[in-house]
Amino acid sequence: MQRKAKATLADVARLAGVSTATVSRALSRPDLLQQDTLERVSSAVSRLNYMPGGAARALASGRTLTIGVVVPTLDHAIFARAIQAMQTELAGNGYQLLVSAHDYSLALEAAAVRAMLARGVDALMVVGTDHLDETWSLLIQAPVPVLLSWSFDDRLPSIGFDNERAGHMIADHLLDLGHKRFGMISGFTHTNDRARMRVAGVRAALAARGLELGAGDVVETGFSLAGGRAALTELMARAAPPTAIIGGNDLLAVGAILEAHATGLRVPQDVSIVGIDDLEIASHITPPLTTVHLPTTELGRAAAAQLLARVKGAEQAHRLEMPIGLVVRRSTAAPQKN
Amino acid sequence: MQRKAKATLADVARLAGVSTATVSRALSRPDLLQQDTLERVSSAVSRLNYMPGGAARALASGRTLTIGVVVPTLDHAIFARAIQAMQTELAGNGYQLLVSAHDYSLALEAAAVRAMLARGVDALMVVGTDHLDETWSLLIQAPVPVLLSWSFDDRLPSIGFDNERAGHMIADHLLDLGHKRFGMISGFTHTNDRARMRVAGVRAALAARGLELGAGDVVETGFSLAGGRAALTELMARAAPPTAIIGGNDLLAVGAILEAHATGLRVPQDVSIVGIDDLEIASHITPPLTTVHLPTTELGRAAAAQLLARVKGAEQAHRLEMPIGLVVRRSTAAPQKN
DNA sequence: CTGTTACTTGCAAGCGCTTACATTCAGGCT
DNA sequence: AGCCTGAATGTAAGCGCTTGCAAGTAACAG
Repeated sequence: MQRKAKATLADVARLAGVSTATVSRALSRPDLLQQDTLERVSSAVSRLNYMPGGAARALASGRTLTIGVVVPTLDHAIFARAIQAMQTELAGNGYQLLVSAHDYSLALEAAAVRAMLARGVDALMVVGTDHLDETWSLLIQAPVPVLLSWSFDDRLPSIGFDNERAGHMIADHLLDLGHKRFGMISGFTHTNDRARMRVAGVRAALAARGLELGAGDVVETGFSLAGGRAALTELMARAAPPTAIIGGNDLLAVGAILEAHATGLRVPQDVSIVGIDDLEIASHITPPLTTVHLPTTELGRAAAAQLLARVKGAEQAHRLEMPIGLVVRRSTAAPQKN
Repeated sequence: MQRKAKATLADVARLAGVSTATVSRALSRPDLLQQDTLERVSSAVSRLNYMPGGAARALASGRTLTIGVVVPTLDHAIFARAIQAMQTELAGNGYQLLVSAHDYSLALEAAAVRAMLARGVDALMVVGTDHLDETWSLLIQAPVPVLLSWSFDDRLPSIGFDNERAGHMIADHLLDLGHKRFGMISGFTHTNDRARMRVAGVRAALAARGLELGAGDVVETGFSLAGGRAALTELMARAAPPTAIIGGNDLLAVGAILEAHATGLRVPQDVSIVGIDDLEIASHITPPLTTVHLPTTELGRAAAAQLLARVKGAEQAHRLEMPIGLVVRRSTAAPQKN
């Protein structure tokens, strides 16, 4: 690692025998220059191995060509995938992605948002509606476009899924099958409106048919296969065990299926299990998991496109809802008569 | 989104009745100031809702408080996890993480590295040893510390795993069990030295016992459960099917197990299956997967610590190898006599 | 009472680049 | 021939912050 003194615009200008302004233009608006001038500059640039300094550029132009995203965690396929899609979309437009994860800590999230805004991003995306007041005011007063994702909130332009409907949809499927006793395994709902909305959706669907999802019928657990497994055990240990179990997300549902395998419970004969997300594994596990498909890659791509448009000043829909749909596979069946 | 004119250092200085230098110090070296001056500044800061501008700060100080990481993809638990760990470690030290993924395209990787260096990062981390010459020279001449991860290369400080040994280790386990006919499912090795080294390790282990892993015995496939499933089918369709299948990584191995379930093959009675990585699912699937544990979270944390240290000018080990270890679970057994 | 020392704070010179505005020059027109 | 126009460059004023150095001040020793 030999740290050379970096060449500056002025060095290039001197070598090429032009002004710094010309070099600057050669780099950002090459169409404005005459062919041979451009060539002289280019050769000077490569001879000096010149690389423009982002800081100076940002300071002078007011743009950083960087877009920030604050997510709960990267260690979760749906966020990872959406971010991967954003990244691809942005890179194609000359933008970089600045990512920050806070592991579901609202305080860390506030710090991350503050850091991004301070560090300078041309636009910012956050996930969900659960934020500290401090975060909300930073977001609302931000000097750059801000996009809320995964959920919706009138205070900010949003792009997301109707999580409540997802819950409603999957519960309806089970109800249609004839199930009456339900158990739900949810991620922690405390600082996670997506999880909360899904539970609410399930609850609403049951209520519409005169059934109740009691507080005791939903067990909240950490986002992991192990959590799903433990929750299944807990739910099935009840006096009147549920005939259908709704995983707030696929990972939890898969964990439940795995536990069922391990304990000899048959799915769906003994218990139907469903999830929400439609991760890759949902279609590969035995039995394939009935779930609700969320187009996360598309969400990422659309979010990036929208952010890019807003940065350029284009008006965009204040609310963009991505389509979701039930995917019936083989982890669900009518409850056994007994 | 009301874009106010941002307050500047000078505004704060004026309101607080001090010089800009003092305000600057109040923000970065508060210990240098007198108590009441500090308070006056702080109150002015909050009254104006002042937020320092990263660009100007970076330009003037030469530091961006940002560290860049270029990975193949985020959509893979091991990278996601390592990055999550780095992020946590860095945030605790006031640094931000700039992440870029190139989806295994060396050209995009070069562009990402260039963009990061241009945008300005205080240090940079890349994955693996397979890079374009252009990328290598950018890396080697970078004006900031660069760290190579997951693998090792003398040209750059490295922190990683001995992937060859991982392959050797898992093959030895199978050999010790008495297996003689092997099949391997690997990710694409073309631009992925980790995958290549693992195959090489397996090959070396077999060779040491007089066995050969022919080119035809390893099928390369995309990184997905579906890829693992298809590969298993392909391998088992051979005239003399292998008694042991080595997944170049856990995802592929899990895919293979899933396919075995789906087609009625018993694991490990009919075929032993192993992986490398030790993802969460490895221990939860039935049967639990025998694999090689790679401490990716620790890798991320250690990488972040090392990067931080180098940024501060501290000398660090040129090569840091993270410990790996065989985890024997129940997807392996002695081959059936036949 | 004065010279030191140790703190605080202010001054002002940049950091490397962008960009509004000015300048120059070659044609094209009248 | 004189004027206008537009293209190609140059001039130079910052962008908002950090920081080496200077200046001012209070406490303290001699």
